[in-house]
Amino acid sequence: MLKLTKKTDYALMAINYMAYRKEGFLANTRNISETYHIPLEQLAKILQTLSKNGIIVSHNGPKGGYTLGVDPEQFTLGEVIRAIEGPIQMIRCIEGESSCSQTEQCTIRTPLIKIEQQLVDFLDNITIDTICNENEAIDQKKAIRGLSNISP
Amino acid sequence: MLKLTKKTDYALMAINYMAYRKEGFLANTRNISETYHIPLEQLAKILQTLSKNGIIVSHNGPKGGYTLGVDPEQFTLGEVIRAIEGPIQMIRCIEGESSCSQTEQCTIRTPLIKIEQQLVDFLDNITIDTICNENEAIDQKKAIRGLSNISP
DNA sequence: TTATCGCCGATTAATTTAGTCGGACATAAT
DNA sequence: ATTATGTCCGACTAAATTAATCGGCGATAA
Repeated sequence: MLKLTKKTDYALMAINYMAYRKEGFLANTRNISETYHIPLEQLAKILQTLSKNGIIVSHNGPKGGYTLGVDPEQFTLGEVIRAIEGPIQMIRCIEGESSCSQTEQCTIRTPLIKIEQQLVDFLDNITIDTICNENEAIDQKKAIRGLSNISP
Repeated sequence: MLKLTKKTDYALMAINYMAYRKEGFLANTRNISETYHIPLEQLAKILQTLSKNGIIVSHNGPKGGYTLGVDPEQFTLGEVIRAIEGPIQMIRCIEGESSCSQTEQCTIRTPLIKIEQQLVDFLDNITIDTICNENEAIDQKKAIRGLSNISP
């Protein structure tokens, strides 16, 4: 029901983990897995997929790990979803050209395709920094909390 | 992956079938089922659900059937989805209050909830007539085709 | 009073998503 | 060189969701 899969959730968490890190920082699967309580093997696969799609960059060997391969302000939620879940389709009747048996009578298809396209556009306009910048907000909150702990 | 369920597809087809009919027209489950090749029992349930939600109105007994209970220009795709699939949630971490184990570390939740809300707003702004008016467009097309068949 | 319709709960089947297992290859440190 | 630590990859099982079916009840126009 229009829900993102857990895989996508995990992918976003991992991306979030890597975003806005110092130059040279490498995130490895275990760290991310433990931080967010994500099953290691599953996360590993997700990172591999992201890597294959160029969203993150892998560095092999010990002391290896992953780096974000894209600019958080340049690439979008839509791209992450497509990388993990495949093409976004609200409607099922296009998949694999095998037109469904109701095609003939079905007059709702065309308008729904338009709506689907609007949804894709919507997701392709949400850059990752709008999701990951929250970190800074939290850091700020912590800083404020720190201050208020001191002041009284 | 952000896909509508078949149930919702069926619901939209059924609504489409009922929209813009003459006063007094009753659509029965069998007709709709045969027209769109939708399994009868399944469609029956969907129509019952729609009826329970006031989207369509049931008329019991022989010669009975359903009528659209709302104005296609007043009610929206979002409402149909909610009636059939329950509340729209892109994100899973809210469902039933049972906060997931990564809540503590998860900084992407808040921004995603905002995005989800935007999605809901989007769906709540698509009125059913934008989906069902296609009928008229097709009628028009047929009319034009008819004309061009005559003219040469 | 009966045939035709909607109404309802429970069950099964199919599909999709989530998570696991086992083993390969790469490479920095010893 | 050998080893420990990392990525990489395919096949598999388990769980959850979605789709479809079954059997029986209640309403009502003919």
